[in-house]
Amino acid sequence: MQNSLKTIFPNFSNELIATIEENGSLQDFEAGTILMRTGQYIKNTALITKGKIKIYRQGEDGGEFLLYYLQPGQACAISMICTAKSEKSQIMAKVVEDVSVMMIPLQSMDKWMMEHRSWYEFVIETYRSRFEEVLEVVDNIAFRSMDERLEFYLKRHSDACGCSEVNLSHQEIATELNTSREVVSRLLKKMEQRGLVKLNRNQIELLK
Amino acid sequence: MQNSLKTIFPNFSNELIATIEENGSLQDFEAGTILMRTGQYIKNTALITKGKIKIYRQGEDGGEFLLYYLQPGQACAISMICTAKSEKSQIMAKVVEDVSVMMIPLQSMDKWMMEHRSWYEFVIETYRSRFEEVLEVVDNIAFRSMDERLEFYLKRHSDACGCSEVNLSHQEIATELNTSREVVSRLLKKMEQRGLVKLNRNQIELLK
DNA sequence: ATCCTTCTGTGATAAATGTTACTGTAGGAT
DNA sequence: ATCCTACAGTAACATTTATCACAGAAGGAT
Repeated sequence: MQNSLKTIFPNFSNELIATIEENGSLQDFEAGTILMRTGQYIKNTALITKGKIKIYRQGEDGGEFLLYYLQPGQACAISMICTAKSEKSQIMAKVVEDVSVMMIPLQSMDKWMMEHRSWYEFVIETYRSRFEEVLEVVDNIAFRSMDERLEFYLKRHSDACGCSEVNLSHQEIATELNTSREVVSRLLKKMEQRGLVKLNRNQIELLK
Repeated sequence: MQNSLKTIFPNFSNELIATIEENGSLQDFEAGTILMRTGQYIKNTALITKGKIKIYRQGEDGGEFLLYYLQPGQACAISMICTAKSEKSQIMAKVVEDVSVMMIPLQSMDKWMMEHRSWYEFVIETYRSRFEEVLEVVDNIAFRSMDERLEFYLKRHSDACGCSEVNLSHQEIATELNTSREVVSRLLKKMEQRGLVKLNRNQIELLK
């Protein structure tokens, strides 16, 4: 166990790893679980050690706009930020591939900042990288049209799963881009005609 | 001077205030100055003590999408984040009302995190509030149409300047919303018909 | 096989936004 | 006053995106 945490978070000092194992609790969640809801109070920070999580921003009308993925070796920046103030969550987190997460209680998260240099650096780096990802999201919706956003979405999905097949229905994709199923179907068809993808039922193969 | 810093940043400890005055340098910039460009390396963190700054995200095509305002008592989260890694700026900062900023060198910024609890808390709170503001921006462009976004833009402007007049041309507003001048003119005209604003040359009066 | 549900494709149409083109007006510079 | 430039209004049209309507195909359940 000690070995695996060290493998997933190679920059953590040995003392930090030991402290985490002492204070954190490793929990498993199945794909589909909602780990966090908009408006919920946050009591923990989660370090992902296995699986994948998607982070969404929810609209009042029930839209679920995809912000980014969380993968092993990463942590939820929002939970860190909110934890520090025990604030409400501004986002929704959904498990998309069975995960194991190390739950770190609020107080430890804050305490370690002063005690463990490698924890401090990890937290700062988490803030930075998540901030940049959200800025990239802003770029996409502010400057690009739906066809480019769809291509970006598919690319990000394949990067996240490390494969070239996207096993999602058009409806699911549409929801995460906050558009309609028909628009996604049409744009995908055009991409197929351009030779960028091959369309199957519940699956999109990326060809380039 | 000590008095005024303490007034603007009331949560800073007296020791921290003293340290800032020792290590920082107070600089003035006129309205219109570009304080930071996309792609520039960041060497300082800036604490705003007077005036106003607007933070933009730039598109490849030269668009300048408004993210948020910075006001006295606030600091540039991005510069803090990037500073910590001496990374390139992902944003552009423009002075919109003559500012005084306290420039904090890279090393100090990092060092104080361990030495001054009130600095640590300020930095964390800065991350949190800027992150939330960017998420609100995402909400606007992901879930809302241009008329709602325009209303939000005007409201935010008047909140920032503390007055009910927006002294900007339609073109300037269009640029910051990444749309065209005609669209802004049309939507403003509709708002005028609905009794929400009164339109003058280079000025929009908010009525409600 | 038959039924049923979900997923996909596509046309028709509507609405929102972007573009082009032109007009008039306000205010500064001379 | 006259000229010039930036700003604002608006019509006409193009493009993009959203919505409605419907048809057919895939795959699971019985």
